[in-house]
Amino acid sequence: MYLHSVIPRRKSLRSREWNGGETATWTGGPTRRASGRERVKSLTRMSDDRKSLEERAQMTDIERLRHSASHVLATAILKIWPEAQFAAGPPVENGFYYDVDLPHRISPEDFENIEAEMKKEIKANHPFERLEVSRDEALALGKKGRLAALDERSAPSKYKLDIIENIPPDEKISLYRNGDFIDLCAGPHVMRTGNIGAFKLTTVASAYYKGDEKNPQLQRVYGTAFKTKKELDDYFAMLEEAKKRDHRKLGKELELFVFDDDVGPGLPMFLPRAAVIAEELEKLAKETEFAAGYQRVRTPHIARESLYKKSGHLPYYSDSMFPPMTLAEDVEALKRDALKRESGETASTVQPFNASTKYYLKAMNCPHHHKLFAALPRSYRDLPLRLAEYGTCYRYEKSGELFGLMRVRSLQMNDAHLYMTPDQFEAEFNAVNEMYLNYFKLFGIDKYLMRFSTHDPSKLGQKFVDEPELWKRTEEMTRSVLKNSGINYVEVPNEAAFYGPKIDVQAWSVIGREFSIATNQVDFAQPRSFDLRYKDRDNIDKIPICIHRAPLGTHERFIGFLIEHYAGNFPLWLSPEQVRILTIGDDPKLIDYARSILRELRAHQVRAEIDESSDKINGKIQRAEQMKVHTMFVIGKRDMEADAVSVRVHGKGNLGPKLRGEAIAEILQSIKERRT
RNA sequence: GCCGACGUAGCUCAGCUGGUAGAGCAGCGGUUUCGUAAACCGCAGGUCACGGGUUCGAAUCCCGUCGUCGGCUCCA
Repeated sequence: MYLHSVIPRRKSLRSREWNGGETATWTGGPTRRASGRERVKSLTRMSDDRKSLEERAQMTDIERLRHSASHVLATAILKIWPEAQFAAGPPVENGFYYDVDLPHRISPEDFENIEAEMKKEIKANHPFERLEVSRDEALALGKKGRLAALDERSAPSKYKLDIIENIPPDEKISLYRNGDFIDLCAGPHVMRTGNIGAFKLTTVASAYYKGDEKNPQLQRVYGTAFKTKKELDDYFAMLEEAKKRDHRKLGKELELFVFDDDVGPGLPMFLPRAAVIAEELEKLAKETEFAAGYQRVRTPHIARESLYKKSGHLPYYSDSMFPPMTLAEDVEALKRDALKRESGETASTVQPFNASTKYYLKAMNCPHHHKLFAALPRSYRDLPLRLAEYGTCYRYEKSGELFGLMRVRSLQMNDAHLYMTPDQFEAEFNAVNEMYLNYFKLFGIDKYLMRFSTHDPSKLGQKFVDEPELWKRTEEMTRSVLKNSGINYVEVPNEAAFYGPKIDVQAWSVIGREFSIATNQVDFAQPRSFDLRYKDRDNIDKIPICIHRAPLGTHERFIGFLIEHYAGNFPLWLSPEQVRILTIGDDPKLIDYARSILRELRAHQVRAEIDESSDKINGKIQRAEQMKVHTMFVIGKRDMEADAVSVRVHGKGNLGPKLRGEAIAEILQSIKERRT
């Protein structure tokens, strides 16, 4: 149920690693938009509190070059705006940035000027000189405004001073100088500014100092740099390619989904071509879950406030829920109730506890499912009980967080809640993990990261339910299940759900945004707050453990992900339009033949269309190819006479004629097997 | 939510420093009868996101709102 969570970048690794010393945020270490594999590597190091200077010195050549480019960027900005104050300027996965505090709002129009200054600095080929100084010397320079500056200034280098404060006392402090520019910096750098081969400024955005909302917003100027012009050009060409796979672009081109202002931001509507994909995914989930002993349930989209009070969601998450609606008749009932109480009459039938006038759109399905668990007396013989629903939820994601289909406000989840005894936990938890892995295999997803999120004991009672013992026990239980099953995972502290530890599976969109596509969560808190019980063998009422899981995430996000994963070239079983019949000419007999094939395909539930337009065959093929129709049956007189079709497959071209029966049989077989 | 950029026909985009909108594709109507990635002709289509303001005159300048995008922050 949490799959809508996207890993908070700020917390994801860097700031945690550099906690206590932003000085050298840029040195070595994981980079912001690391690819999946790189991230796996870097996340495994998350437990390290801080890097040693030696570790920082292990910056790769390209990071060194980009870090140097960020100094050159700062140099250039100072040439134009000497009063600029700088914070941090690290290399990141695809380039570098420098955070600058400046009254002038830097816009892309300024890039040309800044780049011109940068080129001058590179042409001057100044050496990068390292200088170790005492803390006092560094502070003195900072106070004179001489850090991240070309000269002494009236205003102190405030961010640099703050950074010095955070350098551990036993650590050496170093400065780097290129030309007139001196910066507080742990390095390392390339030898000379001239070693920066090719660079380009890309964008400017804002960022809070040290990533903290309470700190001032700085302007973050992004750029990228490479050893050679060719590498730079290749990089931009690669970006263009990635843009072509962007699900928002393909979603439009392939007529998959739309957003509409009158419907609202973050509320996608699925056109038939995407609805079909959603239905195929549901079919898959239902088959899989049926075989795994799940039972399907259905619950409403809204519930009274009391439900979310009971579940404990409200205090933690009301900000992320749509505001409640009030029903006039409930208000009236409450008023009548109050009047009767005052006048000493018997209270109305409205129970005080449930007498809420507010209704919420549900942001999660678990409370409804817990109510279904509680609806019947449960025995240990009923467990594990697995309640599944493609539940529709609404979450009020902040406007700036919306992102195509990946981050939306209405979502349909492949949700289920599993209730079990402690003895059953390991097997159930493992089975859920197995389910993901099987799905990933089916879709050919191999770039993902399993994250095991645990709680931070210092936040018990705030971010996490105050049950220290239960936290400890379930986390140990989960960790041991993970270890025993040999699944690769990384542990991330302080990111658990409020009710228990969780695993989520992280993936990346083509443009590098990270998000969870699946989740598996332990819940020991809600069964208590809902007073869920089962009668055990020993005739004692016990509280079940609950697992929340959503291996296919939400339709919205999973389909968004699949669009990019397949670049719109869906396998036949998922393909919005599986077969298009293209006739050569419009001879009535030929049309009849083509239509009979269409009828046969549809009778077998194949999503088939026919193009009878007056376009030439090349035109019809072009249109079908552009829509990425999986298979084309090209039919002319020759085919008709041989009771055949000419098969053309998107991405494979013309496969030649096949007997009609054979061609259809192959299609059916491929769909049945969900071939990739 | 915050900072910045952007918002012209269904789609992709043009429209210089203000003089009441234009192309290609898609759509529709014809003609064409074509064997593996675009046949030809014509027609229609826009309160230039919305609301104010400046101006004789605003798609163009200013302000606000909404939305999208890029970041930041957040995310059950």
